[in-house]
Amino acid sequence: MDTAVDLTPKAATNAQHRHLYLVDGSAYIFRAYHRLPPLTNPKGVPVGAVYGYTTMLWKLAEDLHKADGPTHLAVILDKGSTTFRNALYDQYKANRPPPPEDLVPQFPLIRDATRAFSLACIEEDDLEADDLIASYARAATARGWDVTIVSSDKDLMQLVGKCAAGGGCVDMLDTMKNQRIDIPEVIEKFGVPPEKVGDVLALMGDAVDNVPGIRGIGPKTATKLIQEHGDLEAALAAAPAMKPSKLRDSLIEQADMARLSRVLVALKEDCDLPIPIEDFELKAIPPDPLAAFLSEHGFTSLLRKLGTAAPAPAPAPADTATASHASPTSSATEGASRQSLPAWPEIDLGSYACVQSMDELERWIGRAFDARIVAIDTETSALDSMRAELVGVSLALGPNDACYIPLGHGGSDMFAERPEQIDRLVALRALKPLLESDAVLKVGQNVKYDITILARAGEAVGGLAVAPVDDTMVMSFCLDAGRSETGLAGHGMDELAERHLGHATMKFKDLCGTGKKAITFAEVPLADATRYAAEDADVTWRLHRLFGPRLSDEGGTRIYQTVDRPLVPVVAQMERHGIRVDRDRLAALSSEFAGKIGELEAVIYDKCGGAFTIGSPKQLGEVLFDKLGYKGGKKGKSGQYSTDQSVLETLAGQGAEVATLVLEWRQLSKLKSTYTDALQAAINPATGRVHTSYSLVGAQTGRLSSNEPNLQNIPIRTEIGRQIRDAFVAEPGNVLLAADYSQIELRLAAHMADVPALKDAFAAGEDIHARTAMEMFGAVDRDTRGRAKTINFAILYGISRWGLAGRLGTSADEAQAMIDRYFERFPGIQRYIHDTLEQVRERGYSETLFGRKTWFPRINSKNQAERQGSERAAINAPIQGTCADIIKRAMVRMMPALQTAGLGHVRMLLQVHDELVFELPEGDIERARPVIEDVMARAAEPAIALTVPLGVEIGTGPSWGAAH
DNA sequence: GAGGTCACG
DNA sequence: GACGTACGTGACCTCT
Repeated sequence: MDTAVDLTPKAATNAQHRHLYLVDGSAYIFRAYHRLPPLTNPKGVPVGAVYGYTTMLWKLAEDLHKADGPTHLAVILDKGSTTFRNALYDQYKANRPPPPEDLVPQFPLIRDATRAFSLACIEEDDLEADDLIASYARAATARGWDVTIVSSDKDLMQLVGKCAAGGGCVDMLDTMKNQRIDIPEVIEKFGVPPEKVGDVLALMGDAVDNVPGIRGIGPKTATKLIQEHGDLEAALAAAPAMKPSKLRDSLIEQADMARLSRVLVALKEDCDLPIPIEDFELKAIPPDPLAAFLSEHGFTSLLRKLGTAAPAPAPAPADTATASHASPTSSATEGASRQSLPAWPEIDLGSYACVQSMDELERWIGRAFDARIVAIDTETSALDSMRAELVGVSLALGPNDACYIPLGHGGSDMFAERPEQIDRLVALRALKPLLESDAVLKVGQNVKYDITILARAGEAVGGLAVAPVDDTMVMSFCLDAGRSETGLAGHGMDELAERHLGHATMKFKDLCGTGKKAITFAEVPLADATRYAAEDADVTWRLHRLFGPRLSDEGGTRIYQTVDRPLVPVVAQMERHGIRVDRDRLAALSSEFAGKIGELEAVIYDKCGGAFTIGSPKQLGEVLFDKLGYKGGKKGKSGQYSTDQSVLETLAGQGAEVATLVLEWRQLSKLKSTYTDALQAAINPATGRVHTSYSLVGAQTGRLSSNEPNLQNIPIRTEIGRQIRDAFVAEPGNVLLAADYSQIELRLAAHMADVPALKDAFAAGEDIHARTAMEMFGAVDRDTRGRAKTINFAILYGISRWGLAGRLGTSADEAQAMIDRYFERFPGIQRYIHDTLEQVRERGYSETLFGRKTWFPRINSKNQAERQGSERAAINAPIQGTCADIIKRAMVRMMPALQTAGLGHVRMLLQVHDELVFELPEGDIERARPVIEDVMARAAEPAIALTVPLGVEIGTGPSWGAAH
């Protein structure tokens, strides 16, 4: 795309003059929010303040042409809510009300806007934007650069007019009033020059930041005192000599408060600078990301200014991309699979560099800073991110522009010859600023893995928190969940490369082999390792370039940017925390179960007239139905008898004792092999805890899934199984806290289908199944309530008369009558089912309240079973998926909310679909409980105003079992 | 690797 | 009249 507006810097050609603009982004949006109308973007997300911010950046970029315009520019944001100032004064900023609801979702968009302009964005923990601005201003003026602070914050006025020996000076620019602020303007406002502003502020205090100052002294008196006495200490010293008055007493009594305030308002000018100022150089602003951003948020006037009428700069030459989505029946999969390819060179495995010297590494790092987007991939010795060792890192900056940095090849054998490579810690120290820079986007395929590997490897260099990140796997999921006909994976690198790039990647197996002969990646020769690893980064880079525009074209940006993307580091942290399990307790259960299993086996063999493999359904079926001659044996299409729980229960009901024994044997075998044995083996030797791995793309509906081990299916429904939950314990002095959404899927169904009777019942806090029983049967007892519960679930899962009949033990006709009655009493449900299916048949996908799509390529299949299966899944997906969105939103907000409450040490450990499990000191339960409840109950807000309350139930105890 | 079974929400 | 009998998962076992 060509630019019509020239945003190319001209001042940069003047090599002598440097002028750094530091934009106080956080302060700006608060002002913009109050000053601008409440605009929303096409997805309904409020963007008024973002619009103001975007126009401001635009104006600044246009000022490039002016004599005192910027040659360098960076945006500085406030990051955390507590800073070193809270350590000085715990009440600091304590009065500040929470930001308005419709401003909250705009904060992350500020970063997106900044990135859309390809500008640097800085934020640091423990430091306020003001301190970073002060430090950068000092560093720049010391080199003779001029500095303009884009803000109107009065604290920053302390810096105005500061000039260094090198010749650079500081001024401010208030873009809203379009006013330059220099020394005269400061004197006009405060009556004192900039260097005395801190003294005035210390006396008058600040209600918003909760800087105490001295009670009864406002701006007028503060200014007068400083004008008369020169500075704060002089004014305090002069107090005893003043004529007796309230003012005199206050000055004497509250002198310490004033001194504390003086420290609080002082700016910290010696912060470490996360990115060197040279890196803020303004280059030509690439129009494509900017156009995509403007288009996504409906900023059409700016988009026109940019000089394009096209909706978005997708790599989509007219013939394919948009047309293929229209017809889900015939080509839903092809629609996702065959975008026309950008004019990139084919993947060339020979083009990649192997980085073996620091010089070369520094060059790649420098180029990555310039590029602002880098694809990364880590190679390791194993698949488990909590056990694997880092073996190498690959980077990609463009097509065929990729390298591999070997860091652990040659393995641990000290006698083996190790290939030449940079020392791991030296390399990590060099990579750290890049990987942590807010100005550089790191792109990974399943980047959660790389975050964890690098965080663990980076412990030796003072921590390594990779951010910000994009994840091509998660992006693919937000675009194409359910779209691949073949199956569950669907979003793996090899498949994505094949589908979107038409490229078959090198296979790990070919490098390392399988089975006993397999070697680890550390043993792969560098030449092969380079080809493999750099290819992965190259592919990731290319996929990212395809998926970004597709997300905005296809309406996936909202769910990706506001839910799944910010969730990635949150889940990575949960996995790293892990959870403690009591090994001795599990071992005791294992041997107890083993004993009972042995006894049961003996009795079963005795009753069956001989030994056989009880665990073999085939053998068991033959014994029960052929040898012992029990009735009711049904063979499936595999020609095998079914022996599942319902069959065995039926037999048991007919007096077959052996069926009861087999059921008991099955339960114990399951518990032992899947839980009590497996969980002991899953304890990580380094941490002593169990670390599951969550898949962010595992379930088509948007749910997480948990594996290795699966901690989302720990027993709870039976007493004997529950004992396993008791083995999940808190560290000494701590407790586990479990917070559950109660009946969330039914609540969401009531909202989404708009069912007044159900909504009223939830609003009144009634027992929902009892209410259903009353509506359906006119009476509530144990039997009708149970049946009502079954029917409620049947509705959520997409009902059929036969399925319901099977569950209720009635005839299909009776089941149908109940379904009819349900629809009659709750009329919204039938409409919801009808409308949902119609929409899915037409568009090919369902959608959650938050815009997450799930595709159903078989919804119009001629095969009835296939089609009906898709229909049931399509009815359920919006409900299950909205539930997933809500708990994910809660997870994203949870730690910031806890931190704000001074509970940053609370650890979020597990997610089980509608439940979150935390570990925290016993003494913090009562403070943490309301924060957790509030975040969860309000997780849909402000994007969606639910018409039912979200109920949250919280329990605590020494173990997970006890917390329920 | 497939099929059966069963643990969870 | 057959299809197969509730949505979404993952792990373990047996057998081919």
